[in-house]
Amino acid sequence: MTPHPPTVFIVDDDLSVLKGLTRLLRSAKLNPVTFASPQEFLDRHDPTQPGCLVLDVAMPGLDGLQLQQALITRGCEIPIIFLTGHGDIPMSVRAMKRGAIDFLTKPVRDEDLLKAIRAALVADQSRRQAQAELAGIRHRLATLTTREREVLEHVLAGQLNKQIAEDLGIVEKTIKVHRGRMMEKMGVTSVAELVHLCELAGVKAISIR
Amino acid sequence: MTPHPPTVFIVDDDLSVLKGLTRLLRSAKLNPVTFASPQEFLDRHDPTQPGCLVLDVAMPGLDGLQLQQALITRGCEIPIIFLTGHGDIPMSVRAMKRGAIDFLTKPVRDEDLLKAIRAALVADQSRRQAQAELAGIRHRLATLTTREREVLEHVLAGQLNKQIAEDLGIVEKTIKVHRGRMMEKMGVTSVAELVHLCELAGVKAISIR
DNA sequence: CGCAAGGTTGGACTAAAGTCCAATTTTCGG
DNA sequence: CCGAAAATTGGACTTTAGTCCAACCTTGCG
Repeated sequence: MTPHPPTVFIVDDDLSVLKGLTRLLRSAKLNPVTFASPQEFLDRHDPTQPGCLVLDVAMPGLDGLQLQQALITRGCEIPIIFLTGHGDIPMSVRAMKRGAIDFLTKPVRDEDLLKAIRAALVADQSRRQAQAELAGIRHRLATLTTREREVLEHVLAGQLNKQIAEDLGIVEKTIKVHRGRMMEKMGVTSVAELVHLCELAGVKAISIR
Repeated sequence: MTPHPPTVFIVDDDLSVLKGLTRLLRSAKLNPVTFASPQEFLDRHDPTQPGCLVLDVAMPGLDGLQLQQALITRGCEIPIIFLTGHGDIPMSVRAMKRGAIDFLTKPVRDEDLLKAIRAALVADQSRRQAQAELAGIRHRLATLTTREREVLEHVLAGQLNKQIAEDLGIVEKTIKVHRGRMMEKMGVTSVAELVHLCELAGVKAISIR
C-alpha cells in the first residue's frame, strides 16, 4: 500500500535523546530514522523519501540552522521542526523566517511534538503532490522545440496567430503547425488549460511592446 | 508626490519607549504614529493607510498577539514587527506562524529595528499593489450577471461554446452573447488574459464531470 | 554522405468563435 | 402592474483556429 511510509528523520548529537524520541515515535506508529550529526544526514538523505525532519539546533560541527540553510541551498524543502534546549528568540525567528514549520523547546510535551510532526508530515505530503505535478509539467515543457516554446509564450500573451506570425517573421500557417504540436506535447486541448498549467509552472508570457 | 507617506505605527504602553522610538524613526526620515494601547490602535487604524506596525507583546488589556489575531480576523494584513523585552520562544514562534514579518527583542539595536521596518514597508508596498489589482478584478467580476459568471467558469474549464450550451441547456448562440459580454466586462480580449486574471483572483473553473 | 529532426509553407477545408442587428421572453423590485 | 435588467434566440456573416496531406529547406551528426 505505502511503498514509502513517511519517515521522521531525527538529528541530534545526544544518543539518549535519539533513543527517547525513537521510542516515543514508535509508540505513536511513526517511522523514525536517526542521525547523530547534521553532516551524516546531509550525506545520506534521499530527498525523494517523504517525511519530515526533527532537528536539534545546538550541535557540534554544522548546527541546526546551518543544516537548514544547506538543505535550502540544495533545493531540499523537507519540513523542519526544530527542537532545542538552549535556543533563543533570534534563533527561532531566523529559523521560522527560513521556512521551518515549527520550533519547539526542550523539555517538550510528547503531544506537542507529535502534533507538530503530524502537521509536518501533512505539509510534506501536499508539498510532494504539488512537486510531482510541477515535475510533470516541466517535463512536458522540456520536450518543446525552441520555436514551439516561442509560440507558447506568445499564446500565453493572448496574441492571435496572425500577430505571432508577424512577431516571428513567418507566415500564420507555420504558427498553426507549431501551435498544434505544442498543445499536443503539453497534453492540453484548450488555451484555458494551457494557461493554467503554465501559471503553475511559472512560465511567463512574452511581454508585448 | 506621496499623498500617503508610509507610516510606522507603534503600539507600546511605555510612553518613554514611544518617545524614544519616535525620535529614532524621525531621524531616519520615517513617519511614526504612536498608540498607547492595542485597543486604541484597533479603534483608530485605517487599513487603507500604507505602513507597518511595531508592536510590543506584553501590554495590559489586549496583548500584542491578541492584537495580531484581531487584525487577522478583520482582514487587515499590515506587516507586524514584534518588539518585546520579556518574550519567549513559543511566543515568537506563534507570532511568526501567524505571519509576523519579524520578532525583535529589547534592547534592540537601532539598525536592526530600522532594517526590519524598511523591509516591512517594502512588503506592505508590494502587498498593497497586489491587493489593488485584486480589488479591480473582483470589482469587474461583481459586475457579471449570474449567467455570465456561469459561462465564465465553463470557459475557464476549457469547454467549447457547444459544450457549455449543452451543460446550461440553452443554444450555442446564447453562449456567444454571454461570453462576449463577459469578456467585455472583464476587460480582456483573449482567453489567456481571462484565465490569468481569474487565477489571480482565485476564481475556479467548474469541475467537468 | 545521408538521415533525422526541426522549421517552413501550400492547399483545401471543417469547426469554432466573434459580430451586428433585431426580436422575444423572464424576472424582479417598486 | 410596469419598466428595467437579464436571458434567450435568429440570421447572416467575417475571423480565427485547427486538421490532413504533402513538400521543401537547413543543420548537425554518425
